[in-house]
Amino acid sequence: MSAELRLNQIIDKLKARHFRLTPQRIAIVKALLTLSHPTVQQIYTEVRSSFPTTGLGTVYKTVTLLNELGEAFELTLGGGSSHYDAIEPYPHPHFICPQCGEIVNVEVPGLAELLERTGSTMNGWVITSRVDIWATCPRCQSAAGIRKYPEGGAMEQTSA
Amino acid sequence: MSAELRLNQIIDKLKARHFRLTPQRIAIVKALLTLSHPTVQQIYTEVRSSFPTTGLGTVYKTVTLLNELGEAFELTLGGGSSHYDAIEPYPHPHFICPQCGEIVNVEVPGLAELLERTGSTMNGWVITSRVDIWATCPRCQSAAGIRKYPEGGAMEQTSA
DNA sequence: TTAGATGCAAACTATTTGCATTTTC
DNA sequence: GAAAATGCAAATAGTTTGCATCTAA
Repeated sequence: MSAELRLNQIIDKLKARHFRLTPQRIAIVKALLTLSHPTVQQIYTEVRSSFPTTGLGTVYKTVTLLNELGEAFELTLGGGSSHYDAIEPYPHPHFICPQCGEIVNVEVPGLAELLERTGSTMNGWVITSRVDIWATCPRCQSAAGIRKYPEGGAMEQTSA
Repeated sequence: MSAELRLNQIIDKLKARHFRLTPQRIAIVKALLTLSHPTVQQIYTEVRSSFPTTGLGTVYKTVTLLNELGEAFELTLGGGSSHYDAIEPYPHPHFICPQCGEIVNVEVPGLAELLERTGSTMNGWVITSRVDIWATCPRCQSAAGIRKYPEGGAMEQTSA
């Protein structure tokens, strides 16, 4: 899914629902699509380069609106602010490098079935789920040279 | 792992590290082990039934200490406060019922391998991960009678 | 023209910090 | 007795809300 296509999709949805296409709003959507999994602060900083009077509250309101419209997915990582994904605005697994902070969407083949099976075992009606993996990315591996998190740490208990 | 055993393990660790065994601290550990995945507020309320002058800051400090000692695992669910698990103080999958708020630890057979395989595919050094499933629990299913979240909602996009 | 959006400031929630007083070891 | 913990209050951070002013439709 490309950023340009998503921009049009989101604009169409806003139009269809009779929300106004203000310059700030469009700039916020573009920032959401340009930056990778940005926080509200990051969007705010970006938007202010084009619209210096934009308020932080406006960014919060717009991001919340897009989230309610199903056009921006909120990713809560704990410790600080939420991140948003407007390119793939639905739950999906992430790879997160704690060294550089990079967040990447990943495919985990077979995961959906595994979770659905677990849901059945528990006799639950599955609504949604989240799967996130923290890992030192290749770039940070070479930068570090040595392993920051030696064996025997949290790693071995990665999952039950 | 039983609560009584964990209580002794935690007390032993505190002793070994020369942290003091104050009555408040022990009450906080007991509350952590008695309540299921409690928040700091819930621990605070519980502890104040025995020690009415206990401060919220003390609960925060103790829970943070236990977390740093690896004796309490922090679960960040977004929207509000962190939950803590001192019985299984390491990452593991959860079942969360959004209706009643119940949080249960679950086993997902084969998950560790799946995540490790994904880590290799990404050439990452896996540090930790989280897997959580939101599902209407059996009790709330019967209470509701009908499905709160019809097919075609967020459910179908449970994972990539 | 007018309902809706912006921008600014105040309010709120969860959490952290500082410090005088109290308590464990 | 000394180092550490408590309890209280003030500070912080992220986010939400209220409202007068402005603007897209």
